[in-house]
Amino acid sequence: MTREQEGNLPDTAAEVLREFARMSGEGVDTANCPVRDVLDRVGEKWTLLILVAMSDEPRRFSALQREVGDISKRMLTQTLRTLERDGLVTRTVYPTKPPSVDYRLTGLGRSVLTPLAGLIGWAGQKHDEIRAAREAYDEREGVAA
Amino acid sequence: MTREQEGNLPDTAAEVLREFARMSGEGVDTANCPVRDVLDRVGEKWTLLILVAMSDEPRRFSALQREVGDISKRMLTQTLRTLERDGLVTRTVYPTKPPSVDYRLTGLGRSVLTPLAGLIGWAGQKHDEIRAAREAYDEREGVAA
DNA sequence: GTTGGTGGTATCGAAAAGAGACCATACCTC
DNA sequence: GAGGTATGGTCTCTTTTCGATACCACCAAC
Repeated sequence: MTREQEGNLPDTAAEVLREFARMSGEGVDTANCPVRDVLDRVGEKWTLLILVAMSDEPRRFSALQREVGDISKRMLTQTLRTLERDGLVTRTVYPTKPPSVDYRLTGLGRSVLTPLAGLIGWAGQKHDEIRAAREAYDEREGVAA
Repeated sequence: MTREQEGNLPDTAAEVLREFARMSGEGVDTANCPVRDVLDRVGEKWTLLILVAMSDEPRRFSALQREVGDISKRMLTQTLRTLERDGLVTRTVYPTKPPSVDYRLTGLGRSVLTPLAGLIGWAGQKHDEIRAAREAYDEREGVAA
């Protein structure tokens, strides 16, 4: 049974997972597991939204804030700094009268869009199923009395 | 320039991103954007680790805790409940003398492993580049005096 | 009888996120 | 020249979340 289920995965995916599980299993902590380190960053709530917002062309600070919608300046600044530090985006300041700043993806930043799109596609395909599961669970476990 | 950079992405990826950006741009808030909703869950720090830990075969509570390593029982319980509610894992209780519980992926849960593996693969490939970027940034911006 | 393992929950302090005020600048309007 | 707008942030305060730990009931082995 389990074997067949595993068989659903593309070979490359299964291999990546095995490799990753092997590394994780060897008592490697977060500091020593670069994959976890990187994934924690990418998974940080706003990162994905910001990367996607910049995906087609450079954006200014305020444009990003408008586009993402419900992010605070504080978190936007913080996330952008992290992305810049990790080499995924570059920040450019133009010394105009009110200084303007734009953020754009680097090659590294662009390269993450492909796996990200895979995840976004999955979410888009499955969200109905997930919402149905949630409703069923809430009914079973009883939100109500 | 920008066109060429976009050209690096596979067509399907670019399409998914455009579609997502379009949705996000239309003043849709989190509640109305199921993709964001789903991605927030999957991105939740421990989710990915737990899913991968279960990827090959069912795991018991304590096995998961050992395998993930530095997760607390509290967070493990919480994350597992969420995954169960979202229909990604099932929880089975065996009424043995000390009751044992196992968690296993559903079909839906297994289906997310493929995009997840894409991201993990990316992280594995790029972490050297990212760490180099961080060091360069810290030197530029000066952690030291 | 005390220790260990099962799968958790309850509690509490620390860390992180969100909301919003504030800032320096300079432009435009009246 | 007072007021409003916009730029890209920072600073502070409050709320939420997280992590560590203690504890529970159960039973088995020692």
